[in-house]
Amino acid sequence: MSAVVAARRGIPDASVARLPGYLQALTNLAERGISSVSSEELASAAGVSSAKLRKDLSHLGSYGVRGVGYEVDRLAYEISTALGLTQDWPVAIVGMGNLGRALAAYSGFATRGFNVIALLDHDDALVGTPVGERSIRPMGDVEALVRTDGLAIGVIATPADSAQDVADRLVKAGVRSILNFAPCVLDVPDDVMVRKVDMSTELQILAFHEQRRTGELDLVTKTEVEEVAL
Amino acid sequence: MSAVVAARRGIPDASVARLPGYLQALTNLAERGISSVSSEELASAAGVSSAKLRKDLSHLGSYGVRGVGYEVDRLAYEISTALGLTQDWPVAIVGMGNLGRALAAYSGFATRGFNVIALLDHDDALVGTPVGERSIRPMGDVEALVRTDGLAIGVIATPADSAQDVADRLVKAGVRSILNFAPCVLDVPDDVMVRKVDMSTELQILAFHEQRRTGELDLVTKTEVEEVAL
DNA sequence: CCTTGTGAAGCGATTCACAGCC
DNA sequence: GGCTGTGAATCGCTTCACAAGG
Repeated sequence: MSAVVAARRGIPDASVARLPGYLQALTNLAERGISSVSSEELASAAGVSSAKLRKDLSHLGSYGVRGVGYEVDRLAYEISTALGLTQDWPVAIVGMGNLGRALAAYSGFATRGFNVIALLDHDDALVGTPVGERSIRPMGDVEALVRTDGLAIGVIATPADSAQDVADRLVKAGVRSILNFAPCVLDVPDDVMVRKVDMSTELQILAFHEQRRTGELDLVTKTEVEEVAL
Repeated sequence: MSAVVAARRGIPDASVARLPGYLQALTNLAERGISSVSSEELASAAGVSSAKLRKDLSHLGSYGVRGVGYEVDRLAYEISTALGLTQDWPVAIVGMGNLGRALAAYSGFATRGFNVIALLDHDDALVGTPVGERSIRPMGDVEALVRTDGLAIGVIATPADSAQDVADRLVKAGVRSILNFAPCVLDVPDDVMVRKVDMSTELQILAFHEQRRTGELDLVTKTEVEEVAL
């Protein structure tokens, strides 16, 4: 019972962010016909420590068996439920440039609880252009998508300079969650959730570590000299 | 002087991850002709708190002026230096499906310190196919790219089931940093750095919050009832 | 005066280590 | 015997609040 309370009361953000990884690892195990897994094994498959995994799972409830481990199917179901993936979420992708088209073609959405219900573009010249099995629709359709299809999540794949306009439009229509691929900060009301994916940022973080690695010897020496000088 | 020591000794990971955002905000300001900025203004442009921004910048050194703020160009230069972006990093993209092609066409890399020197694919049938101004090269070229072009960063844009093979190949050739777009965990030696970008994960995190929002009223009630029952 | 730079306090996440349980 | 679930200890990041300084 207290597990249910814990389950509903704030799962820490850091845990939530790892749940999709556990789910993916469990799906892989299930496909390989494995029906039971220990925290050690699952943690290693998901690339985290077993203590972290157990702590994360403890926020969902108590679904393991001491001395044995976790039942793969059961745990996958519980994580899916916690993440709200028992339903399929309708998603619209806005911006049909290279990235938008790549996202539209990505098959991973469907298998992970999402349904791309519309491809939109701000540019009326593109409206009607076929992309895969769908065709591009105008931004004006977004209100109807929210109202009749329950659209709640929008993916912005436009250039940075139109991303804020698109976000404003989505928010005005009632979209509550946005995944932003444009390299810019979006200004939205507090009750709208935005997550950002930026490949340049990721590369720059890699560059930082790469640079530190190659410069390491020089810098250690230099630092030590300066420390002595203090 | 102590600032220089601080600058070279570990900048916290959380700070490093935000530096690209500051750099981008500074670039925007510079383009708009703004030459000086306060921590409050820059923080708001980058979507963080001013205290956090100042603390982050303090790890680089002391480049502001009390009572005034920061000089935009100077600060941008210092952050670029800290991130190791004074040089252009050669990057290879592996996997020329939809996503790989979209990444190959993305102009944001060049403007942010990266140079896509090669497009590779594991599938020999694709080798030679033109993509933009380049043409697809075989995986066998990777050793030469590392040796002669100083390739250090690889981007994996393959399906999940070939990502590990590609990673092994890159690592064997001497690539030290990998940006992984495939939805899987890569197993690499400790000295190879991997960062992962996964749109499904991001959507699932949004779904979690979206679901919590819609179920909120019911659940608060339910939780309170259960709490009383304890 | 105004804004930076920073010790100190506060907070959340990770890790430890073991009691609880099958 | 072995593995889970979890308090307690620890670590690191964020926030506060103010002294330092142009």
